[in-house]
Amino acid sequence: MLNQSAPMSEVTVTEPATPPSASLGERRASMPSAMKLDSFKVACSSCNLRELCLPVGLSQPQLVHLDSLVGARKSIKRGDALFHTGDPFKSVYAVRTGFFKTRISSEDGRDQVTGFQMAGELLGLDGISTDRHACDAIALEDSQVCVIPYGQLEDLSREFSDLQHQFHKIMSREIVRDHGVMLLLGSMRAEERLAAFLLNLTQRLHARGFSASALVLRMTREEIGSYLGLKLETVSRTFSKFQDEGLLEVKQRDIRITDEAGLRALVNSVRC
Amino acid sequence: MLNQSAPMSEVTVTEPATPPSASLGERRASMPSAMKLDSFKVACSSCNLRELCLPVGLSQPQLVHLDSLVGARKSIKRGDALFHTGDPFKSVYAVRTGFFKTRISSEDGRDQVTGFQMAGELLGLDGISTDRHACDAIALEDSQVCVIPYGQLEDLSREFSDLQHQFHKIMSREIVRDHGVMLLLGSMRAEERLAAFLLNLTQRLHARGFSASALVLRMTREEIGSYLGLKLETVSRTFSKFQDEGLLEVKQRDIRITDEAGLRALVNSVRC
DNA sequence: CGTTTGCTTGACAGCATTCAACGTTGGTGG
DNA sequence: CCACCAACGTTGAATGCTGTCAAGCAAACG
Repeated sequence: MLNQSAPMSEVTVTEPATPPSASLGERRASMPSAMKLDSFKVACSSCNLRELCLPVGLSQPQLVHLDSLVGARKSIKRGDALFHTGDPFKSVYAVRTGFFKTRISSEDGRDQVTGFQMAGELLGLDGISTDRHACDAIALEDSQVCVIPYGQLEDLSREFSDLQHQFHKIMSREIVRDHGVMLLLGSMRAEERLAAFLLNLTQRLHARGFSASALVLRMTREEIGSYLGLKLETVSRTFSKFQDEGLLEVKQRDIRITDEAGLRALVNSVRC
Repeated sequence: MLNQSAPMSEVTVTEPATPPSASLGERRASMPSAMKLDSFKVACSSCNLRELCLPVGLSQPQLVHLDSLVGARKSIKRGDALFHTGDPFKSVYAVRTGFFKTRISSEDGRDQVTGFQMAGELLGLDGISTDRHACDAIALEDSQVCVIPYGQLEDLSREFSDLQHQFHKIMSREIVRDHGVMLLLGSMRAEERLAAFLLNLTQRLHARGFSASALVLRMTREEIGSYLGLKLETVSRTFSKFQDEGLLEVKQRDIRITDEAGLRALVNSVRC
């Protein structure tokens, strides 16, 4: 029910798994400055994320067409925005490396984190609705995205029904994910929310070849709290409680799950 | 921010407005039994909802093609389901008359209302993700929907880019709406939630030619509470409070907004 | 007309928030 | 290299909003 953006299937990338303590993003010394458009392109057909990203299910010949569509990569530095609310919508983006959050703001300044995106997940679908982006997308670490011009994606979708269908599935999956978050926000208590959040994160990391039991949080307690509809103090307290109960080992942003079954039981428990 | 499924533009249907006290659904004495497929088809090109529904922005020739796609109407009796979680996904549905809720359920029996749908709005988009419906759609009054076979919609979308784009916009709009609900559930207090809910409902009803200040709720306090992440008692108390403060006149499900500005101020107020 | 379902209201309890203080970490500049 | 600062995280105590439980009332339905 709370399965989020990650594909449901247990896909594992062919690339050797990096230990979870390592960054999800590349940490090259020569990282280009924020928002710079890298001159080189990366072919979807040879991308190790192709089983997690837009190309899922496409045949080799179709992939070649997709290669022509996907523009250059773009690098975004930690803390910078890939796009802001109100920006003209031109492209959707596939996270290649790194980690993002999306958030919306109400007029009175409250804001709400609406999602966290990792490698292979798409950003910017909200912009189709009004031709302007409806949220901010902020990099939580130095990241790279593939730029997918939306007009060209529509054009190619009309030629290849497999691509069309895959794109529709991705949008539909986002809707289903959002409904799961509504269930979480509407009916779960703090412990259940945090447990569901951690299980979702590890599941998605596991699908990308990382450990299912250890992770490094890329976001602050406040960002977790915003996503889960809790205050940062409540998030912190709940982490401590989980640690006291032997479910987790928490050392700042390093989390090790020591009792996954216990966490899972929390999520499924009836409100007592 | 909380604008929901309704189109942003202030569209008014050409049909004369029915008083809000009248049912949103037809109450024909000879209403066919639940789920019966009516034999006659209704052309989108002559439907008075065409400015609120899938056909938005399509030219007359394109509309004729859409007519060939949209199957017969289907009637659903109050309390019956248009589809259930797990049902094979074959079609999306456009509400022609009546009123629906969608809900998801967690394993432990808690459920969450994820939306209310009225005339012109689409149902079933969640099913594209896994080829099975991911929620239940329940009619809150006797209703009729237009059946839109999804495979044919994809086919036609590849022929007509306007239709393709409109369909994408509708999916994107649902994503944006869901994010607005997350903001509501994650950061608003009971009064703010109910005020936002009422304003959203009246806005959508107004776009359909109904009064912006009077409405008849089609759902119970419990369903409102589920959607807003509140218990039914809290919903009831908040209605009473609004009445005491002169914002509303509440008589069971008949609501009259007597101070819209006051309601609006509530939504935009900072948590004090 | 009786039964069921939905709505309202009161009293009380509990969970999350608020406010506050303190500890930790990482980056910057002297 | 170290000190300092800012951002982040932890924890305690008290408040309050919403949930829970219960009773009574109103409306809808057969």
